Amino acid sequence: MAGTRQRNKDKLPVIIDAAKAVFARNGFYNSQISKIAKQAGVADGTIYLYFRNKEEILVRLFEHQVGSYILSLKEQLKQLDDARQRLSYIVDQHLQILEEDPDLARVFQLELRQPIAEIRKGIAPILHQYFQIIEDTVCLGQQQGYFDSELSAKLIRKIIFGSIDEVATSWVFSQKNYSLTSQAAQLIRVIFRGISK
Amino acid sequence: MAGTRQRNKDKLPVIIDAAKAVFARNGFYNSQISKIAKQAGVADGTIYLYFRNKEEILVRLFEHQVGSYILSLKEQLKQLDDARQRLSYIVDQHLQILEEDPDLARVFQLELRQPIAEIRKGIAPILHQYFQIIEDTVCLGQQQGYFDSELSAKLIRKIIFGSIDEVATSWVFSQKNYSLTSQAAQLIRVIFRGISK
Amino acid sequence: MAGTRQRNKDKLPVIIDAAKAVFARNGFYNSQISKIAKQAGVADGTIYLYFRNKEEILVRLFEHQVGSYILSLKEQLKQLDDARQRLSYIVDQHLQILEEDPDLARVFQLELRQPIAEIRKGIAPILHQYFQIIEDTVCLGQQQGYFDSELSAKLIRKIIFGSIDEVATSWVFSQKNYSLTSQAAQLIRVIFRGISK
Amino acid sequence: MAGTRQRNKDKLPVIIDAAKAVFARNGFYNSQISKIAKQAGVADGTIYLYFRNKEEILVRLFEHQVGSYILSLKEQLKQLDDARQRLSYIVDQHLQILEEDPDLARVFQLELRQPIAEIRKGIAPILHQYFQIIEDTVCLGQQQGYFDSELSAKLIRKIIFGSIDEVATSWVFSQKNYSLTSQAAQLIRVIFRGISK
DNA sequence: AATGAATGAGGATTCATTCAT
DNA sequence: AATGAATGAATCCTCATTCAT
Repeated sequence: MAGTRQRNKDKLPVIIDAAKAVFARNGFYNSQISKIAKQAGVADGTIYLYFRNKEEILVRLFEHQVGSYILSLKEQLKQLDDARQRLSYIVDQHLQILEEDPDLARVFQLELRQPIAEIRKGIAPILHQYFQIIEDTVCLGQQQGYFDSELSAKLIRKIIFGSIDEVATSWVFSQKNYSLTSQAAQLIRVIFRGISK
Repeated sequence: MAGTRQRNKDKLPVIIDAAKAVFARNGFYNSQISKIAKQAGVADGTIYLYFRNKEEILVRLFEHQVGSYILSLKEQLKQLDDARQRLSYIVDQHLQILEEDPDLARVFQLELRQPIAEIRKGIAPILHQYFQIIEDTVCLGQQQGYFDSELSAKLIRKIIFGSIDEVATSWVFSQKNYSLTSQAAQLIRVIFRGISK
Repeated sequence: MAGTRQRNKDKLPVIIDAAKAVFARNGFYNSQISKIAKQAGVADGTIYLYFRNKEEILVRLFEHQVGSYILSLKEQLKQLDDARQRLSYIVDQHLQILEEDPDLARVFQLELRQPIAEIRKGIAPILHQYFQIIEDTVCLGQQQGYFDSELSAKLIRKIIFGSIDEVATSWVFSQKNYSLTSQAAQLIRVIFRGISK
Repeated sequence: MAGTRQRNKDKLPVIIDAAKAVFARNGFYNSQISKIAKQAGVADGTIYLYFRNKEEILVRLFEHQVGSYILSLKEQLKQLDDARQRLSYIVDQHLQILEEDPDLARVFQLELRQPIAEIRKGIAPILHQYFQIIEDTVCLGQQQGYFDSELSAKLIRKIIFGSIDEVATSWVFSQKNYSLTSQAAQLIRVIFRGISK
């Protein structure tokens, strides 16, 4: 009804979704702009109406997905008073999101690790927001007397994020013949024991 | 004595060292073969007498460093009976090696994460040897009654490696105005608590 | 009127003509893509919008010239009933085309003889069409009772084509201080005598 | 008895034979010096004690084979008084030599056609000796009253050589499921008819 | 004479990006 | 806004050749 062409603002998410699929399938370096454009059903040049360059697609894909996730995460965490519940929720959701979207998992765990300054810098702000949420939760837990106050919240964040990240990466490399979220319970147990008073 | 041409044999380590420095300074993609050759004091073509292609340099650099490290690590671990001491030693050494060689740290924590199949596959065997050492140590600790036997050794390995790795990566990204090894004690403490009975 | 960028469509013949001139002047191996592009007034990369690789330029140059020649040749031959007239026309035209376009002659007689599989295979279909025309004409002449039916048409074709080809190649190597077509009459006389009843 | 190494002067023919085999198997451009050296059982550098460069190998291979053939050919021709017998012998032998040595045939009919000035110029003197033999024979035939004196001996030579050459090349390209020499009789018949009075 | 490790020039090709339409 | 033909920079790798041994 709306005509054969998409209306214009609709193209941004279309391109981002296309990029996610193409990056997941071919890797960043082997994902030519022309492939992404074809997958999105637009012309090569159209990509550049929405993105400055190829790196920005990866960065904005990250922002798009993680940015909105962080908003909803913050909302959810507000509902929970206990820092232990909050942390548990964070770990659970992190793994669940990746498990639900294998393309996203592949892009986040592998392709986003490009040692390209522009990409590293681009995702840093959002990533640090996420880090901050974890650190804040840890601090809350320390204030609530659940977590050991002698431990640096920043170090704990690294441990938590590093653990989740490695579990997720292993899963991406595996044949995915096991559930990622099934690892959440044990992972949380170890973390809690590790940082509790 | 010194002819215009270097004598053969000892070019391999020279090239590997040169590659480490150049990769650390410029990143893998911006490290042209000609740059590495110049740094090593050899001709471009000479590189290809020792390596099939650019990717192999990175892989062999990893093998070279980690391979020999694993050998000495195994020797050292034999000296220690207590799995807790062993694990402690592993974490300590891991961080120490990276701290002592910032170029190596940069290459390992950033450049080696290339989502290039050839590189991923190339480093996998050595990396898995290292993983195995950690898992074996964990299992030993479980047998010795120190670590919780209900936890999967593989999961624990992921937590341990993931934590170390994230701590190291953060350090590389930082201005390195703090000591990496100084984090070892707290890190080990958290891990031990997390996995103890 | 003329923008800075050429409009599309008519670049193919421009590139083919440029390639013919550059190949004739420098030989295939010494004709870098950049030379051809410069001669054609396009960018290096533009060549690859029209050709898969350098070899294909040579093949398509052959197809382009010979393909259309074969079409017109077939038309002309239809006008002639007598196989002797036809054969005479074939020889005449063959030499005339080369003489009229020395660049083409050089490319056909020398550069196209590259012992490169891709080139050999690429020109084979067209070349065999030409061979077929000669053989058909010979057969017709045998049916018309002009040519000796005991001789293999295929062998006669080899003799005819081989003779023309050698005459042409000699001319290309020479200073071209004699007319190529001037040899046609004697050549045809020898051939006719050779294959007549 | 003579030791494991060949005595020195023996290496020239060994290298030439190796080159012939390697060129025939891989083509000139894909026949790296190292391949030829390996096939000959010598070091790469040794090749350059006998040949100035790669092109010269091809040229000297030609000289080696054709030079000695021309000597023996001249001897044989002296035995024959009749120009027709002589010409017949030339054609026969030409085809026979190629049929007996498929590697040689491949190198002569394909690889030697390199449009490389150094090669073209290198083989020219020997090739022209051969051409001269044919032309001399034709002239003799004209003097003996067998061949039409109104035809240019040079043109006849081109027809004769071109025909043989095309027959030979076709055979090399074919699966060689037919005898090359079996074509000699018909070929000679056509030629004789073509140039007779 | 023989070796073979070392040299280094050279170029086809890709693909992110532009811009006339 | 959308197109997609055109651009052209940028580099890995090969391999003929050299020369210290």
